[in-house]
Amino acid sequence: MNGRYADFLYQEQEILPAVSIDCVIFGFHEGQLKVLLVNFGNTQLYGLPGGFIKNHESLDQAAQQILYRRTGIANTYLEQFYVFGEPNRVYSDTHKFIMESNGVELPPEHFLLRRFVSIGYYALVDFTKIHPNSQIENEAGYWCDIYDLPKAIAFDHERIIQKAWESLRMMLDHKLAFFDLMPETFTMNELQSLFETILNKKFLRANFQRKMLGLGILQRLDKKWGGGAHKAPYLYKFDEAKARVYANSTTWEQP
Amino acid sequence: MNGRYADFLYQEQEILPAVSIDCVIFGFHEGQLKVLLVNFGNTQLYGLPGGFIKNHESLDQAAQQILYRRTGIANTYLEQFYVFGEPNRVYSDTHKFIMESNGVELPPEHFLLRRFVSIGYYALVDFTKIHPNSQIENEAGYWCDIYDLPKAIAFDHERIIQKAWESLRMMLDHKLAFFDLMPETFTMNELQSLFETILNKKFLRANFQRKMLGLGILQRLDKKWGGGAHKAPYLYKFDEAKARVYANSTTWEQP
DNA sequence: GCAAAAGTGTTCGCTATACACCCATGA
DNA sequence: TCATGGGTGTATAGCGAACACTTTTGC
Repeated sequence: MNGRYADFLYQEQEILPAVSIDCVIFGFHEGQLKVLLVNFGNTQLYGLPGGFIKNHESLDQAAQQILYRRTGIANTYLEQFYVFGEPNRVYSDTHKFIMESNGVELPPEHFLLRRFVSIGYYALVDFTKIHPNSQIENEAGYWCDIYDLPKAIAFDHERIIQKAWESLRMMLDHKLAFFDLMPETFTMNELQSLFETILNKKFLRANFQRKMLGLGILQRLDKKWGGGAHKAPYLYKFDEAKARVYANSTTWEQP
Repeated sequence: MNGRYADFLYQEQEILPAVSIDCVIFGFHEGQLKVLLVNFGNTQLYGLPGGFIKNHESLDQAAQQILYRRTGIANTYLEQFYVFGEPNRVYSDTHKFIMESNGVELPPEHFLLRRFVSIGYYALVDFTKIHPNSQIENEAGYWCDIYDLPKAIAFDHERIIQKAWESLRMMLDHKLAFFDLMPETFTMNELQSLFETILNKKFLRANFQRKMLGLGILQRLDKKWGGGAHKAPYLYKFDEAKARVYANSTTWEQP
């Protein structure tokens, strides 16, 4: 019997009933926008990393906990974006199947078989800092290209992902929080690729560069990059202090 | 003993536990952005109209129900904007006080005294179609100027209102749903006043007019207005068919 | 006629867009 | 030396901000 799943049998008293949290964890790697999915142990089903709210936790704290247990990351961009509460959005049959696949027999009136409301959070993490293949809590995590998600996604998690992506696009238009998706240093081309992938839209190299540099939050590093048969690009990093001003206050336009 | 309040004693089985809905109902009248508050019976406390989610209802349906019972309006703009879930956001003392003021003694373990998560919805309604002073369900409703809210607002409802306003401002920037706040016909000046009040920002008359007419969703009516010592303004109405295109699809910029 | 408010026209400047040109590098 | 990709310069168009001018009405 699988430890993580067996825990569900006992924790009803410690958590807020009928409410769960699902996290859409975004990362960016090699020109792809990725979402961290988990494979529910011993099944072919994929879904979002989620969890419950402990009695003493705020919603944000609970989401941070889920993120931390899953990725080891503590302080990154995390934002609530929507609540999903259709009466039949969580099929008790699916829950039953997942639990039974892990040797856990749910009592008929168990809270996992009742109706749930799920609060959606999305997180922006630095792909290079995460090790998704470690078997965290007996559920393997996989980075999936958002343009090529697996077919077998449980419950309404596919819809949650789409809504999270939509919220991410909106956010990109008037908040400047994309730096949490990038590694420490990066080329202008990589940054442009991030925007193009999220917004599914092409930009002109020259104008993108001017716009980004015009924001005044990028530091150009002297270091260059020995790579291909062409001019070496500069590396850039974010000027945290200046960037946070944008992140908190100002509205801006997409490039 | 007050009927509405007494109902709370019995309805625990019919509703989703630990989750409530609070509605921020916006209206616009005489240059003021208004919020519909209720006075909790026999107290000096004000708060948002709220309610619970019946077992068979979706979240949106539950919110529509609250709106309908409170205003008699069935199909208007209604949108979820945030979830409030601090562990101590609902003070059980306050609930106890409100109930006792209405002659209802809550049992010690009653669900109203436990922790709640509240889903915030905001609605845009046509002020002229609502009769707020009717004593709906024994709680009087009052339209309050959002720039001059009463001091005694219960729980975290003040914060919910501010967050709803913030969401409304955001929405105004890239969705075109403000027509639900306006009466059938209106002058350009009134429309400008709506924008200025919501965004707390002045616009130039000439440019505002051009921008609005440029959207192509306003029909100018021949009727004019006998009022003051000045040129009579045109009346306008929304071209619903064209407007809905904007409301659903396109991003636009504020004027 | 004058004040007040509505409607329309015009200029100025910014910036998004598109494209052109030069630079650095490895095959 | 040529192909490839990076960096910078420049011309154009469109739109928003600002302001000026005209129109209508009651006093």
